Amino acid sequence: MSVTVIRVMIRPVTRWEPGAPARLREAAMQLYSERGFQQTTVAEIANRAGLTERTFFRYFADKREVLFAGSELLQDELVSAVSNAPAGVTPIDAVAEALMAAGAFFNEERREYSRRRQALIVANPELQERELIKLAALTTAMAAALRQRNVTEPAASLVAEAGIGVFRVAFERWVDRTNSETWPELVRASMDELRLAVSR
Amino acid sequence: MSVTVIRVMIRPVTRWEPGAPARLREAAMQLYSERGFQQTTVAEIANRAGLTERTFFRYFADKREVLFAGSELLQDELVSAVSNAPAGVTPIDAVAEALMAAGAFFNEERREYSRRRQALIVANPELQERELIKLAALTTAMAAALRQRNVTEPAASLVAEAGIGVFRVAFERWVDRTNSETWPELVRASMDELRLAVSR
DNA sequence: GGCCCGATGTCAGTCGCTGACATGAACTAT
DNA sequence: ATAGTTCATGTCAGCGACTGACATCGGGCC
Repeated sequence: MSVTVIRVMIRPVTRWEPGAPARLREAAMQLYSERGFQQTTVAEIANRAGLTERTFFRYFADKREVLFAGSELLQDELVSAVSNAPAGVTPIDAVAEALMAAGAFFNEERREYSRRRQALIVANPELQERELIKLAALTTAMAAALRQRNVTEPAASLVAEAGIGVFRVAFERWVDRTNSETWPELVRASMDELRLAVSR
Repeated sequence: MSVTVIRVMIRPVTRWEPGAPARLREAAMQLYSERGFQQTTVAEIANRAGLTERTFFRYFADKREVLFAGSELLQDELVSAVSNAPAGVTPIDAVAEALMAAGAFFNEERREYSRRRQALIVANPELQERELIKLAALTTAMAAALRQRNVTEPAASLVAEAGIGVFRVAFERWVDRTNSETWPELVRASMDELRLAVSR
């Protein structure tokens, strides 16, 4: 019944160069940093990637999204980490653990890329807006995950909010060149500082 | 030396109807809620206000900003409240007091307007982005005000962040029709809940 | 009465973004 | 092998957001 399909793939000469989204993203980052976000045209990005403007918009909803594609992955990771925390753990600890568990996204290989990307974002209000709404989505998702754990409102929202605040501070330090600490260390330190500051 | 200028202003028939920005804002809010933000054209807004598209863009930087003009006022208010807090007050308490002092912006007269505006924002991601960057600016400004009070980083940022989290939760409740508490009460309650949740 | 000022209008142009349709290599079935 | 199907890409036309340059014109000023 079942037929074993043997695909001879000697030089799989595809019709198009593969990795169109990745090429577009790299071209965009180059141009955004060379001449600025506003001064860069989508047509120019596509051109540098060897594609057309129309194709750009098939992969990315708009000119900003090219730097944010894939952010659902981090969100899923954080949400499932909160959901899978042991039963007795307090909400804030569950969030802290989830943040540290997301260390896979914040390893040394990605650090330089993150720096480039972050430099672009801080230099452009339009990109900041997009970043902020992604973080807001993250907050909402984490609050929902906490409610799933029978955390009531408004504690769920407040803890999620505080958790993302810790995330932001830790991330800011992580991309800071004068800082060499690892992601979990930075998360733990920031969380401790929040606790200290908020409790009287 | 000084001449007393007497201006006889019987029916100051100005060349143009006054209050162009206010008319544009009202027209925008009507249209955004009638047919949606994306479906509304700037030309339509201007037309309903008896003006042209070009004039709209003279008053507002873009189609979103029409709902956010004047937000610097709240920011100034919060910043100066933090700055003017008595010397011994802890950072988080200074922020809490500042939030309550901003009650002038959140009185009963403005409550209905705030509801209309908020309904538009929650219904449109593009407007949410703008709202978020305004709140981020608020956070940054409050962190700066705290540093002015010799609060060191990262405590200043974390406290500002937590404070804005409290602000958001309190505001959400304030525009909730099922809620009749006053602004200071809501701020106090939200702040207490944050303290409870974050301290173990 | 002539002059300047300031709010508005007019116009043309760029760019972000979209829908409809075309193309052509690769895969599938016959 | 041939024909049809699929899928990533290209082409094209068009709308709407936004901008710069210039025109208009009523009111205040000398």
